[in-house]
Amino acid sequence: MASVSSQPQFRYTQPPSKVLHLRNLPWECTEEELIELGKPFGKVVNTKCNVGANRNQAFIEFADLNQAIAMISYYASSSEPAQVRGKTVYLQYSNRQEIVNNKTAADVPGNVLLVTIEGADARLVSIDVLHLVFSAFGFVHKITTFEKTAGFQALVQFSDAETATSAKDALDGRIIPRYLLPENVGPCTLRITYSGHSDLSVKFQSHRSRDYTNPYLPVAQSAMEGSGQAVVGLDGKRIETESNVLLASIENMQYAVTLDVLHMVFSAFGPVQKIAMFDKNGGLQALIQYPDIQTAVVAKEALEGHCIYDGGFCKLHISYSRHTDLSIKVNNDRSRDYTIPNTPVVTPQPSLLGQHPVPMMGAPTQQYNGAPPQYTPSSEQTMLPPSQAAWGAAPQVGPQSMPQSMPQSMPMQMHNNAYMPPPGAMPPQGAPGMHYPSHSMQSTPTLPTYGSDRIQ
DNA sequence: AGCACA
Repeated sequence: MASVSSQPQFRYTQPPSKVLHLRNLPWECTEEELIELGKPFGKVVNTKCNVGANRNQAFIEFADLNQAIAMISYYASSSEPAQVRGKTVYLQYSNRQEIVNNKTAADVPGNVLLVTIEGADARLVSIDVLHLVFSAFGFVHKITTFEKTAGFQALVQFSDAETATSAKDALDGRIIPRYLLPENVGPCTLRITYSGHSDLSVKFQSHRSRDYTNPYLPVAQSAMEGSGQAVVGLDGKRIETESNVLLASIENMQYAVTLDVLHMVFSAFGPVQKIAMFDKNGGLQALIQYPDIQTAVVAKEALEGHCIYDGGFCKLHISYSRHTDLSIKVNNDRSRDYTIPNTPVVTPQPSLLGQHPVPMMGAPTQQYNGAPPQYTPSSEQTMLPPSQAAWGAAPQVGPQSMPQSMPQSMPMQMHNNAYMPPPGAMPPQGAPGMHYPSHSMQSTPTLPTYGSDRIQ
């Protein structure tokens, strides 16, 4: 009560303090630069930068009052003003006697980033886009999104602070690349700090939060509301509840679609764990299980509406299944569990092999041997083929690769390019889904003619 | 161009 007096807020002459107040600092002035500036006059014991609304103010605290006085008097009579990076900074005694260093969580490096998405359309940035953007720097464990007074925010969890830091350093202040956003969405800037969290709690997979380490996490009821699986997103677009299991129905099935053909087509996007085929409404349908939702999302986006064979034959319609884990009772020509090692390939299709430069062929258990696991979710390790690790871990890419655009010849024409992986999120070289012959994908949405030799 | 709060 008594301490707050009616003194004017600013005086032309401040009483000396060992804390100095600096303003007009260059953008993102560092602690080191402040120490450099003060060092000639004494021992800088504390600093605080990025202060004020424009974050262009700072404080320097000296060990001794005389050192602060020395600095002020020097620049008071100097012909050269104090400068940081060539920019004149203004000094005065602070009206505080010490720096209270609010080392907020935002300053302490951690494995979880607090991301604020700025922009009129920030809310239209999907969690999948965020996942793609941040996956360029390492395996993203979890993402939660929420609305705060600060706007639309997300917490992005990496495995360690180093990975998080590389993402933060590369992405803070940058805009989300346009090619990742729907056309109608305006520019969105990312503001990134560290979060105090170290492990996010994600109860459900939903449009607001994801746990990429646990594909078997139940899908939120909120994401199921309405009839069937469709919910309406913020942009009014129909959004399906994503699942790691896809339901594919095949239209205009002029040619036999075998289990192996399906396996090949869907393996282009990641390891296929299980496939079950069945007849429904006179047509053929299949359930295809991936270890994780994001792989299924990518596969669905890439394959929906496309034809397995040239000429509009065997057109795929893909939706998300409600299943998360198929129960395959028996391995036969209509159903298979590829996660069980040593499963003999009952009906090998030699004609499919070697015809095209598709490296995913061969016995499922022998694939992916080249890629040492970088990340292996321990709880799933025993259930999954070694491929899981290889697919789950995005190759580490330097931050500099982020702002650059996608390879010019992005082979897939996506309806919604939100799922286009950034360079670092690309599967290891040789994933066939990423290597469609560009000519066949640009004009007509046709898959490479796997096994076309048998057709013609 | 004028003093820090998630």
